[in-house]
Amino acid sequence: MPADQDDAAPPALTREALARAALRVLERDGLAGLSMRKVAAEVGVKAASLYWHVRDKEELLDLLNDALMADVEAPPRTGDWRVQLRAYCERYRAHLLGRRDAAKVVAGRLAPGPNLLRLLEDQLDRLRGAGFSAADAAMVSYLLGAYVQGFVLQEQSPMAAAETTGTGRRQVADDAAERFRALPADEFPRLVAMADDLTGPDLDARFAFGLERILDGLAALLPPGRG
Amino acid sequence: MPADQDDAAPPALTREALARAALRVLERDGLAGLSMRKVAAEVGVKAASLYWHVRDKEELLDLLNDALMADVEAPPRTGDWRVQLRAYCERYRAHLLGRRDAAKVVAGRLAPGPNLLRLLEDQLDRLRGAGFSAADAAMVSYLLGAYVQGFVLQEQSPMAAAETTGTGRRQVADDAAERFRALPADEFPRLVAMADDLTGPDLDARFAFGLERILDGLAALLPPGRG
DNA sequence: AGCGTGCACCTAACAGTGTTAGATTGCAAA
DNA sequence: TTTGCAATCTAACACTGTTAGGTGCACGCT
Repeated sequence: MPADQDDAAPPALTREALARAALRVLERDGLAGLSMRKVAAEVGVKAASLYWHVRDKEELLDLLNDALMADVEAPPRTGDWRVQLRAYCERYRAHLLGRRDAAKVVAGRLAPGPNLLRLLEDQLDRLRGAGFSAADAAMVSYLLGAYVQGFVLQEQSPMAAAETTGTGRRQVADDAAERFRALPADEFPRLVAMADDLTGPDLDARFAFGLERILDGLAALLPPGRG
Repeated sequence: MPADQDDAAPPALTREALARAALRVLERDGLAGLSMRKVAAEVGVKAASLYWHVRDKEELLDLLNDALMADVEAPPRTGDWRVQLRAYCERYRAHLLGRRDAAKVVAGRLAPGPNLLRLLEDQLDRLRGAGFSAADAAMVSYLLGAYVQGFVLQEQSPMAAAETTGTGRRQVADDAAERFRALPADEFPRLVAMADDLTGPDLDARFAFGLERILDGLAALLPPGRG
């Protein structure tokens, strides 16, 4: 009995396998190119069969959403709350930026899968440990989530568009600055004057700026001495 | 010669008219139901004709994006920077919430149209007037934009979904709390313990909390006495 | 052994999508 | 009147999500 090696074991087409397949298609063809037929082909099956495992494409996207969160690793539990929270946000951003169209998939899809729940649990635990009240900790989590997702959503789309046209990200910023400068100066004096400020600092710095402001605001919540 | 009153003047099908038509379709059928053919029908034309005025559906969505920003009114120029900035964000959020699927349309679509530029100009002017440096003012604008868009994106989608199924928003929150409480308490102790904190406060309060934290953080940027 | 039950897949089709090519209209200038 | 261009049309292509109904196959029961 020769051990079959090509299709060693028909891998049992679970919802998880389906999610992983969707993830591969997403990475290859982007969100716009992610179709039921392609995901089906990725698992070696015809499109209609997916509807046995999944009610909708929407439900598949929920699965994909959780698969996207599978391998975010929480930052080390060292340092004060501020360095931990900062690391959390930076990792989350880096993770989203690393997967194609991740921000668009995550955007407005709340249905938290197990992976996201695991992350949330850990984050809330640290916030409570840092001295935030239960009510505050919950709100802080939402605040940070909204900021990071909102920010990445804005930075990821144009970058993807620019990369398909071969334009570098330095070029994109320069073009944007040029566009601001070209505006009618009597109607938009500040925009033309601040063209460089609006487009100059790279996205990492922009993200860090907002994050530090938020962290400053959070520090004011804690009894003095804890922050 | 009786003055025609039904189609008084064939309104010349400009890109602006097209954007307004798209806006009507969006309000009626949502973003998923917004197709080239429907927008074409809305202006009394066949689908292919749209491509004379617009390269892509993407470009139409850019137009729609700006049309969405047409009638946001800037808050009164009274009070200190903090009340003005708060009013700005609250109005922006209310405006997005008021138009169906607005957050999804705006999400990740940076291409700023004239209406958004006008808003930006005004906002930057106020920030500069409040004492923020040019560099800081630009960053602050991005920060607030990311937060508001990120937040509305998360609150609008499920609300829309809930309203199509007839569920009230109170019901949605209760269901969410129930789902948190039902989690395995050994794996997610904080989530089950904080179920009420996570789902309880209404979205207005949640939004206001994050906004106040951000404003607190911004105040630290100004020389003492200005904030 | 035979039988049924139901899981997991299939084919075929439907209505609708964005988009393009090429033909057609109507009006304005030469 | 003819030329030309702006704006629309028809027809089609390839593709989308989704459903209905059929097919094989492995299992438990008698």
